[in-house]
This record gives sequence, C-alpha cells and structure tokens, in this order.
Amino acid sequence: MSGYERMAGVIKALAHPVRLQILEIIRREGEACVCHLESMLGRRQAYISQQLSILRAAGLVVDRRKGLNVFYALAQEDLHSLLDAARQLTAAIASAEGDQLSFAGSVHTPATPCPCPRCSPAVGIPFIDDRAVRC
Amino acid sequence: MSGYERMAGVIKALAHPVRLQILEIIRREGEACVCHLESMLGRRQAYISQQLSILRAAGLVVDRRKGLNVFYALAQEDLHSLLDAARQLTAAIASAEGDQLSFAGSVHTPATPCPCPRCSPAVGIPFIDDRAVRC
DNA sequence: AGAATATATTCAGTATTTGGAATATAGTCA
DNA sequence: TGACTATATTCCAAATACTGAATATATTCT
Repeated sequence: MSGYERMAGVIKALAHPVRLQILEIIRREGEACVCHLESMLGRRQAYISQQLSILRAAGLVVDRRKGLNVFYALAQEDLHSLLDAARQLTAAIASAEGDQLSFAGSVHTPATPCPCPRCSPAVGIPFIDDRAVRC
Repeated sequence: MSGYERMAGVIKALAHPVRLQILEIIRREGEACVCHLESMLGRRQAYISQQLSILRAAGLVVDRRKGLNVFYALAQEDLHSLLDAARQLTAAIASAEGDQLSFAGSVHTPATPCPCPRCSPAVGIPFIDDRAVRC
C-alpha cells in the first residue's frame, strides 16, 4: 500500500463529524469512557462504539479497561497538530466564503448530568482500587 | 451546518490518495496545470479534472486561466501545516504498526516528458505574452 | 466561422459507507 | 452460577462515492 493510500486512510477516519467530536472530547479531557461520550454527544451507545472502533482501527485512539468502563485516549500526540490545523483551515475557508464556524451546541451539556465515574465522582460512584463501581 | 460537519467536509475532500498526490505536486511546484498533473500522475485527463473539481468545491485550491491552460494552486496557506501534520501522523501510526511509509513511485517521472509550458519550455513551447502556445 | 486543443461535466454501473436495530461479549455483583 | 451493566459486533437497506465512457465548454489559431 502506497504512502498516499495510507495517508488517505488515516484522513478518512477523521472525515466524520461525530468522530471529530469524539476526538475533541478525548483530547480535551485526556481520556473518556464510552458512557461519557454517549451522554456528552447525546448518541446511542452502539453508535458511539462503532465510531470508536473506526478510530481504533485507524490507529488514532487506544483503549484501556478499568473495571466496567473502557477509557479511550489519543494514540498519537501528533493528532493534536493535525486537528488544530484542520480546524484552522476550515475556519479560513469558511471565512473566505463569508461565514463563520460555530461549534456551539455540538457538545451537549447533558440535562441528566453524565454519570461517569470520571466526571461526576460527586454522584457517589467513586473508584475503588482503580475500578469503577458503577457507571 | 455545524462546525464539525464543515470540518468533516474539508477533511473528506483530502481523504483520497490521488487528491493528496495532486496537492503534493501543486504545493511543491507552486501551481500546476491539468495536463501537467495528468502526465505526472499517469491518469486520464477527465479523472484529474474530476478530482480537481472536488478540491475546488471544498475551497482547497483555486484555478487561474492562462491561455488554453488552467493552473491550480493552493487556496489556503494553512493547507501546508495540515498536510505536513497528516504525513507525520501517518508515519507515526505506520511505525507504531511496524512498517514504514513509502511515497516512491506514486509520482511518475513520465516516460514521455511532460509537455507543459511550465515544466518543459525547452521543448519549444514557450509562453508568448503570458499565454501558452501549446500544451 | 471552423478546426483544434485543454479542461469540465454528465451519466451509469459498481463498490463502499452510513446509521439504526438487534444481538453478542466481557466484566461485576449477589 | 445467574443477573446486571458497559461496551462491542453483526446485519441490512438506504445513501453516497468511485471511476470509466461519452460529451460539453472554452479558448486559440487559421
């Protein structure tokens, strides 16, 4: 497989709005479990899992079990510069076309606060010996 | 359209080996006409034109007529950093999987040297008053 | 105007992707 | 062990992308 085919494969894995949102959350928070992404994005679990498996197959994210949860993180630090560049380029193109990018509303502030052990330990679901008790 | 959808659209336009090759030539040479790309990549003219129209529609390249030829150039300087980042990320992923990227052979050194006014003025087809006489 | 050349678009068949529904798997608790 | 929970995978119909063939357009030359 040529270098360009390979490169296209990696880029194709990025060419999807939900996968971009997932990566944005993951890189902002360091790592995120599936149920967290589920409630942040307001999507069904199976759908999130599908998108994650595409990112995983492309070598973009790695997963790590921790009790019942599976936490995803960026597999490559280089992804940061690529995503930054993509965002900046998109903004430049949009502005050249006279409109402006809006990322508002894409990441939910869930009505039901996310029950993840990571993001709401206050809910009373702490880790015990590095294992989440519930999610 | 959300920012992420827009971003995905831009990225999707990049997610194709031939379009990546086209961009690589264009950014290396500053600009390139269709017939130049045609002979560099060893593809039919209609195919190159189709890929260019996708890049153009995405706002990634701009075209400029010059006599019979149409020269394409990057529309956004930001594309450079994105492409560099994509290449570096792809290399990192490949090396994490134990193999190595090869871009060799993807850009042709055409058997028939490219007849473009730009790349072989020696062939005897110079510009006259900024207009190519033949291609 | 008519011929020739460079580039662009349309059409159509095939292949791939998409996202929902259902189902499977893997840890954990009682 | 069996119930439960978080996550993963499979299946499928609709939508979309791919690419070759044919055709159209635009510019220049005679």
